[in-house]
Amino acid sequence: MAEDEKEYDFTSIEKKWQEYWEREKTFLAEDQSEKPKYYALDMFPYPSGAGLHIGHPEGYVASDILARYKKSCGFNVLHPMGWDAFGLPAEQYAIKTGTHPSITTQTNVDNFRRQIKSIGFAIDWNREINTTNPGYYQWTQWIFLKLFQRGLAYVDEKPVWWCPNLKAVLANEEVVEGKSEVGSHPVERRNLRQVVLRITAYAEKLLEGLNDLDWPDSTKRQQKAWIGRSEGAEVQFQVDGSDDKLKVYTTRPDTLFGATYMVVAPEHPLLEKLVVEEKVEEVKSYTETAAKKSDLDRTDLAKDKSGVFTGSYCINPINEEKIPVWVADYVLISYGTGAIMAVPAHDERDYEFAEKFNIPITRVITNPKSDESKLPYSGQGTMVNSGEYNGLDANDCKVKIIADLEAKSVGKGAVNYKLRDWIFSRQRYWGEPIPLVWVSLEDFKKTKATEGIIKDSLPQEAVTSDKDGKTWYALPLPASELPLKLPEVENYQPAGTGESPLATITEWLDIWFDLESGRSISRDQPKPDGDNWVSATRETNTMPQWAGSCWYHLRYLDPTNSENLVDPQKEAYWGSPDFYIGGAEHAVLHLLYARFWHRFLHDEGVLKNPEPYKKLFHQGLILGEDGNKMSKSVGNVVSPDVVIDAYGADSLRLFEMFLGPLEAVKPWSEKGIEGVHRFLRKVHRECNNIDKHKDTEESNKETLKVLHETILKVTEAVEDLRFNVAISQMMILINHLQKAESYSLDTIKSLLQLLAPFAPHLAEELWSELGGKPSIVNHPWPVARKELLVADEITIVFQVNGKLRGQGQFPKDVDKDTILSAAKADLKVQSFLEGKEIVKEIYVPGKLVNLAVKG
RNA sequence: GCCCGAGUGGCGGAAUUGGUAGACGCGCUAGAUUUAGGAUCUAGUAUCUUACGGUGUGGGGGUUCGACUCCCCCCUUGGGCACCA
Repeated sequence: MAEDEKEYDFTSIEKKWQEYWEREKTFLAEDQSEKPKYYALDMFPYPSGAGLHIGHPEGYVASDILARYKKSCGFNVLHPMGWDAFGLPAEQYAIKTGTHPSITTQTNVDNFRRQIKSIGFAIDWNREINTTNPGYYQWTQWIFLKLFQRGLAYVDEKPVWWCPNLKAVLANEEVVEGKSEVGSHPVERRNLRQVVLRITAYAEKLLEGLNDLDWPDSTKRQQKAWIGRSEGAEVQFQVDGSDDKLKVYTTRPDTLFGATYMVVAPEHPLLEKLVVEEKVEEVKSYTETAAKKSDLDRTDLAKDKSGVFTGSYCINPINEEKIPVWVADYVLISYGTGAIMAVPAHDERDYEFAEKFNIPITRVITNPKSDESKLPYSGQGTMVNSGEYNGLDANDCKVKIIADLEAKSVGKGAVNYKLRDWIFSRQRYWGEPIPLVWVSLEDFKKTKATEGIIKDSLPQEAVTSDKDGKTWYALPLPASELPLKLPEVENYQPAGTGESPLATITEWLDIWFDLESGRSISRDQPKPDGDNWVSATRETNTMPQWAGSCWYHLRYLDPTNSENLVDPQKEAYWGSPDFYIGGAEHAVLHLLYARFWHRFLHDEGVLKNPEPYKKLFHQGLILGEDGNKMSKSVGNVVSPDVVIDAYGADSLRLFEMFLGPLEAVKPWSEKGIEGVHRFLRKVHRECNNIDKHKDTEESNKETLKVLHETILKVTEAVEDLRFNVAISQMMILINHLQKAESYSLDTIKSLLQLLAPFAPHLAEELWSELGGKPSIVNHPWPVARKELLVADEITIVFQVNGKLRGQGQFPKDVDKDTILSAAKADLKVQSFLEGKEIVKEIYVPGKLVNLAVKG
């Protein structure tokens, strides 16, 4: 290295500019502005104890590039950051060490913030949010109360993982291979009281809303499949010799004549009445076995059908035929009506079952094109063995049968969804308390008779729950009593009864509650005067981690508002994020739940927009250098801190984008980051090479062309999120400048502007060294002059039969005939034409000629 | 099993609507500079062939003057769903 050459001292450069941006408030977003807005949103992280890993910055860098680019383009940009900080790990750590989760969370947040700041993002830190702050979760609770008021929350027994040894409910991720993660104890499915949100009421809206979203197709498909809409019919079958009717759902009412048996799920309410006396024992043992099977077992045995004949028969409403009713666990109580008509000829599962148990198989549809003998056949075709419907097309038959069933009042067209209601409660400490209290029937009636905020906030239908042989009634807290804060506890262990640790804190749990105002005090205290004070018990469940992340994109718009979730004017200005980036693992849960809440708040008139995230992108996973997923146990984890120490934040940012397409899964490479680091050093060196800089306008035609090609390509690539291509193009430009004897100062300054979103610290430093006024993002983005990209001379390629045989230079306005004769005159081309006949001459203007020859 | 996505040099990857395959980076080879190393620079680098030329984008077929790109079948691989009636 030459003595006089300045070192690229990234450590001090990056520190300097991070301080500058903070001091000058460069990235503060204005709430009302004449400028158009641009809102770039990242899926906010869970601040784990492990700190940031190399995958986090990938998405953040992408959104940051857009944020900085848009700022240069004149937009009022919002790029915020926050913490999704409720969750299991902090609670587990608390159980182990007794450290309050808020302390653990604070430490982790501080570490995450430090790490994120060290990468130099254009974040407005004044808008930082944390889902565990009472000022935040107050509004999470507020939204819950709205849902409650509209009848979209209820309480029901739902199966959860229960570990008898730990006396605790376990989350799915705490169950590993059928054993508890902690201690490897056996676990079982057990029904426990849960608060449930009626997301199914929004199934249709959530499905339809997908059409308007600019999301990856695969994510839309996943949500669509998750909602699982199907159209068909509900048909009633009379139970033979009884007044009972068995209702089934089918998507193929056209195959009704082919129904040769029926199946009810083991949990079906009618089953007990259906079983004839001599079958009782057999059915009982079968349903008991089925109940013990976990979901996993049932899937493992997917191929092996089992079942028992109940001894009862039903009457097929279309042809009065008597068909047997079976019980089998391949029918699920949770879908449709929990009972099916089985058509073995046209359904694979029914076919398998019928084969195994020797049940007749009747074909009712033929396909003229396929093999008659091959069953089951689930396609379309012409009706046979179907009485008056014979000869009809199956699709027409479907419509006609539904109409006929409706006319006879034994069936109707119906729509079904796979989507289930959302279990919204956790038996945990570290989550938002659910702002409900439970009272007796008597006090509930009294509430309904007492004018006040509580009465006005009740749902039409009372939410009840049975406990200790008594029915309890849910009352909401009024908004004025929010936030309902988490109480301090001695011990973070679950209560042991399947309830959360909150159930053990009697001074918090047991309260006097004012039916009129919703105020409460602990039952430790004497009962206040007044008839409206009643004895009540708080809900002990807390909300799932999803709750806080369902609406956080709104809170960034107005993070400290204590009167409103978000000021309507601010919501109107910022609208929904223009860009949302995060991992594909959230394709259904978070992204569906957030859509549900957002749509609900829109229906309530709280929000202007129905959908939360109009444009969504998933960054691909970054693998370890060995091509495996990064994991502590494999030892291939790369820490951003280490990379920043060795190469600087700019190199880290640049390399994460240079690795490959943003959406692709791609391995990390130590050598690769050296490559982009070398590129930055080259830029640094060229900027310091002031002897090469000229104060005049760029006059070198070739340099002008490369520069404007670069401006054009980088701009297009940034808009299309093809950041790897943008970086390649900047490399081409710097390589060109390096070889040039001299170039205009403006040329290299333009390059710095293009580079600024990617490597902001270095760009700011060199920009100011070259006399530019900071910050570089406040200078308008360069505009490509396309007229410079048209060369005076063009190269035309000569092909014979599509193979490259030569080329020639021509003036840009050359005509076809000149090129054709030049091509034919080319010696090499001639050698391939010899003795052959030209059958076709193709000319692609500006590109090539192709001579098709024969013989 | 079903539904998507992806297969291009030694490696990561380029190649808007079908039109010069391998940009850019890594690695490697040789050279320059240097006491040496590092750093930097120059040249080369798909493959077979001494050359002419041939072959090449997972495999096989097809459409076309022309296919990484479009169509059909298959293989590999990543992801999602999983008895949904």
